[in-house]
Amino acid sequence: MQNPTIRRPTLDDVARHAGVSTATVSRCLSAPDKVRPGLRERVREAIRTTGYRPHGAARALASKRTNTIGAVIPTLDNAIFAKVAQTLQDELDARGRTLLLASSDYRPEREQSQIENLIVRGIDGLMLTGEQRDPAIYSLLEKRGIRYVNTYVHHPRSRHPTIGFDNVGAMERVVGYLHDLGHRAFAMVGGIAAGNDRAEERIKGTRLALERRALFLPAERVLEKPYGIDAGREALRRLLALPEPPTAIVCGNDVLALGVLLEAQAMGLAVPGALSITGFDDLDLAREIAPGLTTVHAPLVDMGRLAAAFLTADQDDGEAPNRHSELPAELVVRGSTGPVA
Amino acid sequence: MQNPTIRRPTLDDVARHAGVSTATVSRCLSAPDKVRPGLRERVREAIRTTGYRPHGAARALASKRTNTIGAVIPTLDNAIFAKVAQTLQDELDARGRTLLLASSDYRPEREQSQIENLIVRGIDGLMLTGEQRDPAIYSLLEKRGIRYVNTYVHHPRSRHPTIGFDNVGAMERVVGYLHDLGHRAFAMVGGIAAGNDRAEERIKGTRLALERRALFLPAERVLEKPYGIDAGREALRRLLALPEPPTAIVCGNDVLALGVLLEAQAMGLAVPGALSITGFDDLDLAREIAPGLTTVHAPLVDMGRLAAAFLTADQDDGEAPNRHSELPAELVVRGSTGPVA
DNA sequence: TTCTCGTTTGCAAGCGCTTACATTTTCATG
DNA sequence: CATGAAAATGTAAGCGCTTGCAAACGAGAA
Repeated sequence: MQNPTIRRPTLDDVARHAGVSTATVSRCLSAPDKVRPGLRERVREAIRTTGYRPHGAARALASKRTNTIGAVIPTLDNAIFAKVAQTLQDELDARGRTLLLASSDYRPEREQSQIENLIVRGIDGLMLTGEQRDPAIYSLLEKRGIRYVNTYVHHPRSRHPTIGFDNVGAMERVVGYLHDLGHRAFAMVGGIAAGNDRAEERIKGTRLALERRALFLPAERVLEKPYGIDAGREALRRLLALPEPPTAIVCGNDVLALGVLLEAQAMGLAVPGALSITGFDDLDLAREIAPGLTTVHAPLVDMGRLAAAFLTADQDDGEAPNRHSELPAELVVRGSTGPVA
Repeated sequence: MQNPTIRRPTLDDVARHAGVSTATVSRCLSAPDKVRPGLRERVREAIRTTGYRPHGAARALASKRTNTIGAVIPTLDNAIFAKVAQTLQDELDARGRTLLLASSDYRPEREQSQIENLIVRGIDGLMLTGEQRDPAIYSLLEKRGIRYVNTYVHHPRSRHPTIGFDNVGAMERVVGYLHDLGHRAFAMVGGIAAGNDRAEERIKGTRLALERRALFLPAERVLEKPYGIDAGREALRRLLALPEPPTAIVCGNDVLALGVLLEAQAMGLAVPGALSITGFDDLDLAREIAPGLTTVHAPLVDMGRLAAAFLTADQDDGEAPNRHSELPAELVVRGSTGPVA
């Protein structure tokens, strides 16, 4: 793609212009206080007149640092990952690092190849989504000495660092709240659990919370659906066809919940009069829709911030950062839930 | 971040293991058909046993190609950019390229620094959003021989390549449709036009289309709002306070339109009975909400696909791709618009 | 003035790979 | 079996930068 006849100015050109060695120019760029002010200015001037820009690959090769942090998320086409990616990028930017972003489309083998790709490309640290993956990946990262962190989960006893929240505990709060309102007929509409430990934990958490209250969630009352409003709509139709339809539907994310809500409204079913609905994530829309969606607030911005801090922390200066950070995932009660009829 | 005591296996290690020269190993990786099958297998085996992974920076330095394409979008925190980024990434991936994504937060000076950053990092091509920017950026890209393309716009006579749609023409269709329904009292709620030529073109297009029909859009009937549902809600309140409230509100994007719609519903204003609303982009939600949102479909997936093809097209083999691709941006009529009362 | 020591600058050896060119091998053909 | 061209492989020169080390310099102390 690059036209080979075009020669970019190099350090040598700048050095010649300023009448110094390349070492001095290099130091002007990466450690300006090691160069006498007068000389420094002369070099700066030469850089300006030649239009010099450093060559990242050469720099990385010589210094063994890329100043690049990788991240693999399931997809950008989902607000919660996009938001974290955006935050991560802003934070890394402020620290002079670049984010190299990849997506796995929720496919484990694709995640693996994307991680390998990032390693080949050169990264100093890596943010991953969830914890469940081939142990070979973890050992490769360790062998390379690449710091990594698993996000969207909190597993305090895991040997892998995590920054996130307790998915199981959050569902306990959701179910507790609905149970207190008198609900006994529950159903769950979750994301596809295979290869997605967050979705799995939310389903498990719901099930556990119900069992703790002597309620049982049979298989036909747990639907795993792909991410999408239409999937939520279809889920509601299936659940209403059951012999004993639920009075409360717990969803694994806000988009599915929104689908359930819109379909309920389209069918003329009163929410929360005849049906209570909860989501997870707390998208902007959850607050704006009528009725407002009761949901669990996912601390996306804080997660991005902490991940950036963790992955860029200099192990020489200061303490090593916490290996496990738990962020609160609080229940936000709005209008889509109410006492059982 | 990388632990310096860890030595990664290099080409040399593989070569020694296989009893060949580094050149042969290199060829096995980038042009396997130039190596005899027997040897090739031996080298593959050596790669496997040593756990060798190529070193991207060294490769880039020696070959003068990075196989990386850059993209600068305003923000990931907006479905339309996230969707294009996702498509671009998938397409590039299929072509063995990596996407290096950056965001400008809608700030021109930040866009410029992000572009410089990408150039330093090494890219073979660059996708940009819109066309309006400092000419110095374009000349830098040309000087470096980096192919680039402006998206979300279609400017057939521009000297810069564009892949996108005609924002002005789309608004002509929106206004024409509403005018045919009998509307004469219009208002526009657009994005912030400063530094955003797409938002600007949509406002201009609306204004032109109205003037063509002998209608005039005074300043107090054009609101520029940041991206957000709440901004749309507030806009509606402002417009309803006017002496002669609009019967049709044209919005610059679906999120603002959704805010207008939700606020209208909250105020008990019938849509489309008392007020018609249109959006732009055609998010999933536009189809699912009740009433469905009349909007302009933005061809995001095709734009991502074409951009990937344009930026990776090999100028040696085959034709140079079109410098200007126009994609259709069609009006999608749904329930949020109707004849004037 | 001379000597010391800390600071500033230059020298030059790589970092790990690709690739032009030289050399060797292979193999169809005479 | 010799021959030559084509195919396969090796040699080694960089790609543009960083950085350890040596050299030069400067400022105070003796």
